[in-house]
Amino acid sequence: MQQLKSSVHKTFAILEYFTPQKPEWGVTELAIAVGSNKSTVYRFLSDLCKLDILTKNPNSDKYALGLKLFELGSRVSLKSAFVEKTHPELESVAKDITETVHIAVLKKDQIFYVDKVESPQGLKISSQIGSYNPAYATALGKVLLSYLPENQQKETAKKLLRSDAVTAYTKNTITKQKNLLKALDEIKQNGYAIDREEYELGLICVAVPIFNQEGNVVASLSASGPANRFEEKEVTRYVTTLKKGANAIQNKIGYFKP
Amino acid sequence: MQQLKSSVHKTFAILEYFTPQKPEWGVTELAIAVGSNKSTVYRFLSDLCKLDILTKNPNSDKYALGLKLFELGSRVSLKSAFVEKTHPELESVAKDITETVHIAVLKKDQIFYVDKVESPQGLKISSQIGSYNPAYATALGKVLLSYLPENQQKETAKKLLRSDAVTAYTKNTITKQKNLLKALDEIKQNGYAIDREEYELGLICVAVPIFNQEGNVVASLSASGPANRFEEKEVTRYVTTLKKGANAIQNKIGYFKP
DNA sequence: TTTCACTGTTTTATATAATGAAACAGTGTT
DNA sequence: AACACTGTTTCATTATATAAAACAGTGAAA
Repeated sequence: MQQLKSSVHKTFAILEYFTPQKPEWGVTELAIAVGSNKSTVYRFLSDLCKLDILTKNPNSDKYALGLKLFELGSRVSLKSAFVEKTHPELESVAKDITETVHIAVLKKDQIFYVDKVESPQGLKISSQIGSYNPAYATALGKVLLSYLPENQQKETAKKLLRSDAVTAYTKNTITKQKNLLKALDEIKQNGYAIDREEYELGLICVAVPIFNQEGNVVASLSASGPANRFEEKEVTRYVTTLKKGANAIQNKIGYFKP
Repeated sequence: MQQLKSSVHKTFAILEYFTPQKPEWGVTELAIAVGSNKSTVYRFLSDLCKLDILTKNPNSDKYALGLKLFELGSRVSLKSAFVEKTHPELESVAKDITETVHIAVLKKDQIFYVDKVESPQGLKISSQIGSYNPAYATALGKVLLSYLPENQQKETAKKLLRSDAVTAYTKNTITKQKNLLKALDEIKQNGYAIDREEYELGLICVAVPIFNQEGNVVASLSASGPANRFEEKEVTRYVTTLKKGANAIQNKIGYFKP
């Protein structure tokens, strides 16, 4: 905390601690977590409460993210310019494929889930809108990477798979730079990507790119479901449906850039 | 700006200027709007950009709300604890009624739109999730008011309709305290509210309450559509469907408090 | 009850970061 | 080429953020 210079940084550093895993914090524990003084953190929390960015649970005296933040989040034009337009298409794709459908954008070397429509079936993928996943281990991410400008793609692939930061989520995860670049090449030729349990065992995912009117990839669209009911012969049908959806979305988003 | 003491307040005061109506701001114009120095505002915007709370449009050099804010907004437990659970119910109600369906909570004297599912029909209501509307002029709001504890209800009604702040949005808007209290009484007896073009000409809306497991109203559910296709004899069917939906939602949200 | 350990909150002198005027650096226009 | 308009950087001055300590309220254990 002390190394962060501006109050703006400090403010959002504090808000970052409020995650779905730990949505409630008391003053003392949060002060310890951020490595700052109790009264300093108290003032932040108290100020944020006045603005409804946080709310205080009157029973536990603990703080949680508040309505105002939800409101501000809803204002993000990504949402108004994107989700409002694209959501109906996701729904129609999900209805057709009867699996969970996601739309994601690339954010540095991760994919960011912008929206989803869940499978009507009981067994389905759990995911969180507004969260991140590694690009190299997901169909959504591989599609986005494969359509990057060549130099940028190599750079990202290098950065991704050079260091000690590579995680092999399953035995199928691509961990070698050479293999990734080869896979990306194939994806670009095929026009779609498959993730066969590369990120999570039992989870298969098919994804296609979404272009804007300038011809740049801006997002990707996927269907994902349990491996056991994911019929190999159905992949073609999935891709066709996804592409139809991606096409419809392209016509709606115009020159959108993520 | 100068009267706001803490940086936290200043930060969110600046973010408040980014609305759906004006989602992009340049440094200079925003500095004038907030009544502060150009370089001060620049530092705020620049800091917020580093955190992805804002993004800078490289073409126009203007700033807009960014992905990070969307992410934080998505974390608000209102959403994870509420929307994720209730959205499927809204969908099924919307499908049944074939009009736009909203769910809202009471926030002081205004209703706050938490989620919606749009009518599949071409002509439909435009609204913005995460925005506010007056409680006394909407079906959603009147339902929420009618189930408040009596003292709280009177207080709110007084505050609402005493001052010079009362707006008669249409000729049907309730503007007298006595009339409002009488209307709220009827609504509580009937179990639903109707807004016949009280907020917007041509717009009719039916709403029912949603209770939590403690028996308190926590939200309201509505169907709204153009007056010309809103058949009077259908209201009973709408109410039945809405109540069924509200009931399903109640069973999912447990002890949720807004 | 009394003590203890633990919360959240308020106060205060001190240190540190926020401020705004001015200069700078780009841009497109006349 | 001069102008008017952006966004950006600099820096001395000022005002706010900081952390230690005291305070207050809670619940559990001796």
